Amino acid sequence: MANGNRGPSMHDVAARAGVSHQTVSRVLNDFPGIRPETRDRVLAAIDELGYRRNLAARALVTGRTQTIGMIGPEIPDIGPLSTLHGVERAARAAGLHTMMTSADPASESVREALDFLVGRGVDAIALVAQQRSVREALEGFDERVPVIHLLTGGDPAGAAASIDQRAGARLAMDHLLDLGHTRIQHVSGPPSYTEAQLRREEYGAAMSDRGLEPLEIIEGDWTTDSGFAAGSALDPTATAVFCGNDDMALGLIHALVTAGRDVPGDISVVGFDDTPASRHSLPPLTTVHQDFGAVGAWAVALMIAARDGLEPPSAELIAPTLVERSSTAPL
Amino acid sequence: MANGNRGPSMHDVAARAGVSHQTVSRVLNDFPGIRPETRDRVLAAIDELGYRRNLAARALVTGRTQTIGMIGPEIPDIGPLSTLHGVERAARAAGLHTMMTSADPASESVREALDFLVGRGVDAIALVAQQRSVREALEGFDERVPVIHLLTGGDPAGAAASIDQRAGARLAMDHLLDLGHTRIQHVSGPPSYTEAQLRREEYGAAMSDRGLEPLEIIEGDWTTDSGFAAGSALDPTATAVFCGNDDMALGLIHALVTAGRDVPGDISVVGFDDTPASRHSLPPLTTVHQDFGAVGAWAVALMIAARDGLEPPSAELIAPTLVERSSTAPL
DNA sequence: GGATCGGCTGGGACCGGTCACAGGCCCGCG
DNA sequence: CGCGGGCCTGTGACCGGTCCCAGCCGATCC
Repeated sequence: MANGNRGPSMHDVAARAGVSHQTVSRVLNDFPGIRPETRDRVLAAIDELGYRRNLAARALVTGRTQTIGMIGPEIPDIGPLSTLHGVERAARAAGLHTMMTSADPASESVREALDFLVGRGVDAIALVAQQRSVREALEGFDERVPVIHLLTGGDPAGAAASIDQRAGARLAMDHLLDLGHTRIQHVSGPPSYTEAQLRREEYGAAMSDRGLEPLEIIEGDWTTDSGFAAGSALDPTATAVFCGNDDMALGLIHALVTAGRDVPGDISVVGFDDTPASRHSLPPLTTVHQDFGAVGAWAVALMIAARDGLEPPSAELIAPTLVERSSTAPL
Repeated sequence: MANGNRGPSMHDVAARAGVSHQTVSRVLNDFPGIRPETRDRVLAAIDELGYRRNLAARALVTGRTQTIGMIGPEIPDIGPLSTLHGVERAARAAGLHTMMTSADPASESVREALDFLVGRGVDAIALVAQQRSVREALEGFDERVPVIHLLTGGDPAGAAASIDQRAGARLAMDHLLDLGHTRIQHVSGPPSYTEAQLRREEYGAAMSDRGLEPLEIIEGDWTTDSGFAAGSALDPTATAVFCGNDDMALGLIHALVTAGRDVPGDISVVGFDDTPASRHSLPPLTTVHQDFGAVGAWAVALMIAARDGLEPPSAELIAPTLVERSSTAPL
C-alpha cells in the first residue's frame, strides 16, 4: 500500500489475503464458485484494511455509475422538494444513489444542469418540469441518458411522473359547487406552470359543466404575499374562491379577514397542496392533498425501466384527494 | 471511436484535430503555452464530436471528484432544507458539485450515509447535525475526508456552521419582556435537538436575568399538531408564549382561538423560523428570522479550507433577527 | 557557428477496478 | 493409468483521463 494517502486498493487486499485481485473482485460482486474459506479470508482482509471499493475506477470500466441525477428548481417549493425527496428514498431502496443539482427555468440553465449530470455519468435523470420552458430545454437533447419529467401535471404523456392536476382541480371545484356556490373565483399560479394552466382550465370546465359563467381569473405567483394582494382584487359578488395553492389561500384569507369578511361565513376558500400550515390555519384550510412520495417512487420505476431498455410501464397519473376542513361552508 | 456506444474519448478528439491526447488535455485544463491555432483546432474537434470529458477517469487518477456530499434528515424541515439549498448554491458558485443523501438520526444510518459518500469519493461532507445522536455517529470516524456540521446551534465550537440559537431565543424573549410580560411560557422542540435545547436554556436565562421564575416548559415535536396540543396544556396565568418554531406557534394559536382567547389581545405568541406561512397567518406572526443561505455559504467556505488543508476561518455564528408582526402586544 | 534556452508538443506509465481468457487441481470414468 | 470435466483461481488487457519526462523547433547569445 505505497500509494500516497489514497487508502488501500484491491491489490492490497489481495496481497493480504494471499489471493489475486480478481478473486477479491469476485467476492465483492457476489460471484458464485468461491470456496467459503477463501471468501472469509478476503472478507477478513477487507475488514482489517478498512478497504473500500473505488467507484470511479468501477464506473470507468463499466460505464455505469449506479447514480441517478435530479434537477430541481432554484426556489424550492414544497411540491418539487417532496417529490425529489421521494425519488431519493425510492432510489436508495433500489440500490441507486442520487445526485441533485438545481436550475432556474431558463433553457440555458437547464441545459447546463443536464450537461453537468451527463458529464458526471448518471444513468438517468429526473427533471422537475413544472414549467413549459424547462421542457423546451430538452429539444434536441438526444443524449443516451434517459430523462424522466416530474410534475408536468399530466399534460404530455410519455416519460413523466405527475399528479393528476385536472382531477385535483375538479375535486376542489365540485366540492364548492356541491355546497351550492355559483359565484366561484379562481386565483391561479403563474401560467408558465403547466400545473397552474391545467388547474385554470379545469376551473373553467367545471363551471361550464354546470352551466355557469366563470369569473375573471386572478393571477398570483404562488406566494402568500400574492394571495394577500389577490384579496383586494376579488370580485365582490364571489362567494367562494378556489386558490391555486395553500400559500396563496392563506394570504387571501388574511386579506379577507382584515377587510372584515368572515371565512367561511361570508366566503369559502379552498387551497391546493395540504401544507403543514394549512392544518392549523384559521380557519383550518380545506385543500387538495397530493402524494408527492408516490410521484417520486413512480419516477424511479420509470428510470430503471428506461435505463435497462425495458418498455416503460404504462403512463399513469397519481390521484390527488380532497381534505375537507373548515374554510368552506354551504352557501 | 470504435468503442461500444460510450461516446467519443480524448483520443478521438486528438485524432480528429491531428494532435496528441496530451494536447487535448492541456486545452481542456487551460494550460498555458498552446499555440492559439492548435487550440482552436482542438476546440473545433471537441465541438464537432460532441466530446465530453469522462469524470470517472479523471477522478480515478486525480483522487479528487470536485464534489461535496451532504447528509440531511429523512424528514425535511424548512431549516435543513434551506441550508442544504444554500450549500448547493455556494458550492456551485465555487465550481463544486454536490451529492445529497439522507439519514435518520440513528448512528447506524448516519454511518451508512457517511460510508456511502466517502465511497463515492466526495472531497468533503456537510452533515446536518441538529441532534446530538447524529454527532455521536462520528465518534471514531477518522476518515481522510473532512466533515462540517450544520445547524448545531453553536454548541460545540469547531468545524460547524450554525445560527446563533441563544441570540435568537434572547431576541424573542427580550421582545416579550420589553412588552411587559412576566408570565411567559415556552413550548420547546424535542430536547434531542441541540437547537431546542439551547432555546430552552436561553428561555430560562432570560427569565432569571429579569428576576422572574420560569414557567413549566411544554415539550412539542416541531409539528403544527403538537402546537395545537400544547394549547390545552398552557399555564392559565401565562400572558405570552415563546414557541420553539413557527409551525407549533400556528397550531397553538389555532387552539387558543378555538378556546375563545384572542391573540394578541389576551395572550401574545412569538415563533421561530419565519416560514412563508407566518407572514400571513392570523394574526401575522412575530418570529425570529434565520438566514439559512448564509449558513450554507459559510459551510462551503469551511469545507474548501478543510479540503485544501488550510486553517479553518475562525468560527462564527450567523446572527438571527427579530421580525415584529402582529401576534404580540404590550401586556 | 554551435550551445543554450524557451515555447510547444508527443510518448508512455499509471490510477483501480472489471472483463475475457487461461490455466491448475481433483474427481470420476473407461 | 490416462483423460475429460467441474470447480476454483490467476493473468493480462483495458476503460479514459492526468502526470512526468523527453524531444522538436526556431531564436538568442557569445
